[in-house]
Amino acid sequence: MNIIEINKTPPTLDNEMISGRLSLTLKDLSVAVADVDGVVVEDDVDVVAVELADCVVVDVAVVAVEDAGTVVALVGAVVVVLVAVVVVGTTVVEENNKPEDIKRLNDNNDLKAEKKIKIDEDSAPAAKMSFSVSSDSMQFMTLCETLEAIENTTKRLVINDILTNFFIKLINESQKDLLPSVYLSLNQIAPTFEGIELGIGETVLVKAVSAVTGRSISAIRNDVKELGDLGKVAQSSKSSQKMMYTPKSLSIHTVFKTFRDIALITGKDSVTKKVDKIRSLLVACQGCEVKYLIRILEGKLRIGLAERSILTSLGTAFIKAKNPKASPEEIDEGVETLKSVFNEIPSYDQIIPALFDYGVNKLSEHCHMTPGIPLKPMLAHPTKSLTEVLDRFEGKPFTCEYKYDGERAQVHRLADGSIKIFSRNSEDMTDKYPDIMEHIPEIITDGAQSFVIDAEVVAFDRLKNSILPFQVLSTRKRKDVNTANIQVQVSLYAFDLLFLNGKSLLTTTFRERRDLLHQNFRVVEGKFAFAKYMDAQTTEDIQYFLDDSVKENCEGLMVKTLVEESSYEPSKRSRNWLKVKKDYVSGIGDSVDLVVIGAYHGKGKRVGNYGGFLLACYDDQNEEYQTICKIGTGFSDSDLGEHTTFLNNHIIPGPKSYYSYADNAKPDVWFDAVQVWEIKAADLSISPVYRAGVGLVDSSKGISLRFPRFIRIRNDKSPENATTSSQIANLYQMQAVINNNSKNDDDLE
DNA sequence: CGTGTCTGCCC
DNA sequence: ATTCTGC
DNA sequence: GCAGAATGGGCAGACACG
Repeated sequence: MNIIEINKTPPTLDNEMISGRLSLTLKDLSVAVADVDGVVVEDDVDVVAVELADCVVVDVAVVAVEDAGTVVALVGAVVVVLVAVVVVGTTVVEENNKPEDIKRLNDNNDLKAEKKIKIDEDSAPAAKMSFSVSSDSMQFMTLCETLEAIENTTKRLVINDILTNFFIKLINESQKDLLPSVYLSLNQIAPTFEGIELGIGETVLVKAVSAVTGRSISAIRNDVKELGDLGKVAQSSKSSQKMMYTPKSLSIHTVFKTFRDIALITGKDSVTKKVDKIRSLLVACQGCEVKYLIRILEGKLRIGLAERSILTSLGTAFIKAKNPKASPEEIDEGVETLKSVFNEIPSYDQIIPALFDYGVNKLSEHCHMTPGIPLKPMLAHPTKSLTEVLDRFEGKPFTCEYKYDGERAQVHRLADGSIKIFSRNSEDMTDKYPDIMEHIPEIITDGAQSFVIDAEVVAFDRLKNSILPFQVLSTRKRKDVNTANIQVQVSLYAFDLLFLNGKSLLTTTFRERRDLLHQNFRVVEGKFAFAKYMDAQTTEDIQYFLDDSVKENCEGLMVKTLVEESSYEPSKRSRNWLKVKKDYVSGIGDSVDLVVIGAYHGKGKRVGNYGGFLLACYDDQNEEYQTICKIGTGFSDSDLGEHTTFLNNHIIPGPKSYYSYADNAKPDVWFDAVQVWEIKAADLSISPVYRAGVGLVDSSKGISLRFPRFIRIRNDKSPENATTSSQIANLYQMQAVINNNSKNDDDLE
């Protein structure tokens, strides 16, 4: 038996483990396979086959080989180790997998029970590659095993323990891997405000998985429908291949660095280049690494772990690493410190080095709110009624503000006078709003130097002096915006002041912050205003104010305490504000009755059920069903199961002739029009893809719903009695009329 | 160079 | 964005 | 009630493709 042994400078991914690449023709590969066959395979293996697509680009590692002359002969002095393309026997994954195949893969990911597979890591000499792995960076597998352990529980305390132990291990053994590990666990590669993006989505990942496994894109797509997770699909596809040798294990550092490299790739052929990078990682992945690599790239780990848990574990780990006997109180305090610091500076790039240097307890001395770095914005809790609001705020003094329908903006002015503007999710929007930057000198009074204000950017019609809908704002350019040529003008509606002249105001009361805001800024029509507010107490007053807010094109109200628990500290209670949306008051707040005509296979926790549905209204003029929106929220888990069971009895092979839909908005499965659902939505919009009321409001575009959610089944209604296209068109026009009326009101006042 | 698809990010 | 669910 | 994970419409920007 020949044993391929890799020795001497084993290729490492750190210096590009994939050290070269050869284009091999099909013929070359047959030769290679034949030769490999001779080397590795004995009588216990049926076939060695190669999955290939016409000409295959083979990732190669340059190695030295003992006693493998035939292989050496193949390409002369350079020996090709076929990593990804050589698969064994009947495990070659066929195109157009039969369901049984999928089931088999599902039932037994590693295929050890598969009778015909004789080569595995225990029995195949070639798989026992013995090169020493000496790397400074911790193995990616260690991270993946941690993620796997977390995925196997739903208990948050257990999750916290597992992650804490992993972080402690890193702190003790491999400090430089902590930051990359935190990023990988979060599916991030940099702080959001740095604007570095992978530019990788499901489509590209499917391509990469296809390239590595040799399976067709449609086969992979079909498996995703069944397994509900591309990571799982990739893992089961890949585990059915047996590699000629075990590739050098991936390090956390390598994976993270490759991700950053991917993010930097732009321009022509960038997608291909990105796929290549992902492929080289996938080739080196083993076991569950495949699943998590894919999921991290997808941005959905789906293991019950996100930012808050990571912060908890990170804080706990640093405290325990220093003092293993720390009391629960000490740990709690440290975790609170870390969370609060993180909310002021949401940048692990800054916090993790500071944790190493100063520890948790002194962290806030070194990391604190800084103009130029976005802080996490306060969010609001949705409430269903004004009584609910009064219940929550009881006797505390509170205030109501208009909730403007625009884009959240945190406007920073640094000590040097420069301006930065951040989005709700801490993206840097400075380049999108050069006009706001120019307005700053006009809107500040003499006292304001450095500051951070919290505000809403709203599209504004300067001729009519009125607010424009969100859909108008969304058409605004985002890059290379030139002040001289702005199509969508905006006005800023400020509602909070978080920092002023070198001083943080986070812990002061809202009443004080609001006073300071009004003292230091001034209204300039069409450019800057304060969010309209009323310090009301009675339900009646609030009801009137809510009605007014809607008449003036707002979404409803924000309700905030003025004194007690009114500090701006998202860490303590991330949703200490309340919002009351107009849905409960007017407009489309009443719901709409729509027909289910299609569905989409669920992913993640919805696997096995439909995860979303395609809805239509009824056009009684043309006697057809016109698509209006998809729906994916509002149903309980049991609702979903019942919908799936019921609708599976009404599947049709293709759309009815009387279904009107766009080609790029087709469901996975079509249904007969048999059931009507009550759907609630916030607004109606002109849609590029949906067909409801086409020709009634816009000659070529239909109407859709904003924020649709399922309310209940309407068994009392037949599909022909669903909401009609003309009713939808009327609702749209009423919405527009309300807007116009409010403008007139303003003009009259 | 125009159109379609994909992605990320607003809500 | 909205909504549901285990802890 | 938190934290997480399902899912919605629709836009600009970046590429791919013909």
